[in-house]
Amino acid sequence: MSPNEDEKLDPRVKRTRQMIEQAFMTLVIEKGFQTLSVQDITEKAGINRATFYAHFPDKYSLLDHAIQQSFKLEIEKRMLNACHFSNSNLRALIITVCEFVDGAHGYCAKTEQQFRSLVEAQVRSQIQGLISHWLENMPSNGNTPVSPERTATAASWAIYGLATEWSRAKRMPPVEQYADEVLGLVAANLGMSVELV
Amino acid sequence: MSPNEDEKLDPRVKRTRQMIEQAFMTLVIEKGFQTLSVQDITEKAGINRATFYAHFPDKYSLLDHAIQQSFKLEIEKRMLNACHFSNSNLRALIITVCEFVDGAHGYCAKTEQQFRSLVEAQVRSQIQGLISHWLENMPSNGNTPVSPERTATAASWAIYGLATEWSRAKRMPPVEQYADEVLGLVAANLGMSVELV
DNA sequence: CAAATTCCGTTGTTTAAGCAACACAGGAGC
DNA sequence: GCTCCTGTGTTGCTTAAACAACGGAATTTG
Repeated sequence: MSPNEDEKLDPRVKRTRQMIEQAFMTLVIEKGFQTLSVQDITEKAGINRATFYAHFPDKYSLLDHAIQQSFKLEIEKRMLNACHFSNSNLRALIITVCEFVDGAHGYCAKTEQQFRSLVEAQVRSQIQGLISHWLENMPSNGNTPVSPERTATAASWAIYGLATEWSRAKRMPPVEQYADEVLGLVAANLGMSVELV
Repeated sequence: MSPNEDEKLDPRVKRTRQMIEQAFMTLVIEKGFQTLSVQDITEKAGINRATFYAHFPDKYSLLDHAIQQSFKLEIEKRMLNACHFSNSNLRALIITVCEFVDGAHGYCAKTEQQFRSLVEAQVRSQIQGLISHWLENMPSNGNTPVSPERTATAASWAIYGLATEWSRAKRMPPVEQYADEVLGLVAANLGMSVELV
């Protein structure tokens, strides 16, 4: 359905991007994001510094891209992008976000606010897109008191917020249980525009 | 001392060669050498077929190069290239050759005669070079009835032949013991031009 | 046998990556 | 203050890799 982003692109650019991303991931874990220089990345990746700037405006943009990619990968791995709406898919989405946010916060020092807000922006945007997609493909969405866009906005913020809280609470209770507990909340949110299944 | 072959070469060619070699190694193990096409290699390596020919005339040349590299690596790993002659170094060399030849023969089907003769040529050439190097750096080599070159030739053939026999005999006796048993033979060979230590 | 594939080795052209140099913006330390 | 140093973006030019296409050799297939 999508243009299959990595279809047939010049092998050189595919390689270069991969090497940059790979080096970046490794280095962020090793020494954190703030203290990281573009030189460090290109050196580790074995490419020229000028080449980096041909692909990304700066290291912040790279971070943004990396977060986007890895969350997208997580979603695809759990096949949530290919499904329609259902309570079990919503539950799976909540679990995914919880685990991803928690993992991301594990990577960065507490001080790295830039890191956290980029994660938030990217992840929320993708949740919103996903839920919008679900809502569009609903059988009956004529009698909606609230537009699907706003519903998706509210739900995405809610899910992200709940995931953050779960992470701050040291992952208690276990994800599955937590997801069950909050599922009603979010479903109710979505219930503004669709009938629950 | 040597010009340090991989010093600072264009990163692109270093990468390309690595990818070719890597893909080649994998594929030779997977499906043998004869049935392997240049297309297979470039496809696996993720490079263009024309690029392959910018680096190697054909797949035979690549095989030659691969054997050369991996044997050289083995020699360097055991630091035999940096040493002078001694009985223990000669013993280590014999063991190295035995293990390498046996490993190489394990890779290829018995029918792949081309493979075996390239291994033989490359390995023998390097043994000969190494022994020549050892002989040159001997204290007294004035009273030699035979030239160092010929001595090295004979010794290299002898060592390679002994290694082949050991491999054919299913690696019996254990390498170390076998090396001890034949050490005298080869040392005597070298004794034509130098005093034994 | 003839037609069809498949792989080979090579070519001309386009594009991405390498490289060296630049001006500039913060610190660090004297 | 000042210089020294390190990192940042950006530039023109060079070089390696991608790509598409070719004719020809060798093999397969009908």
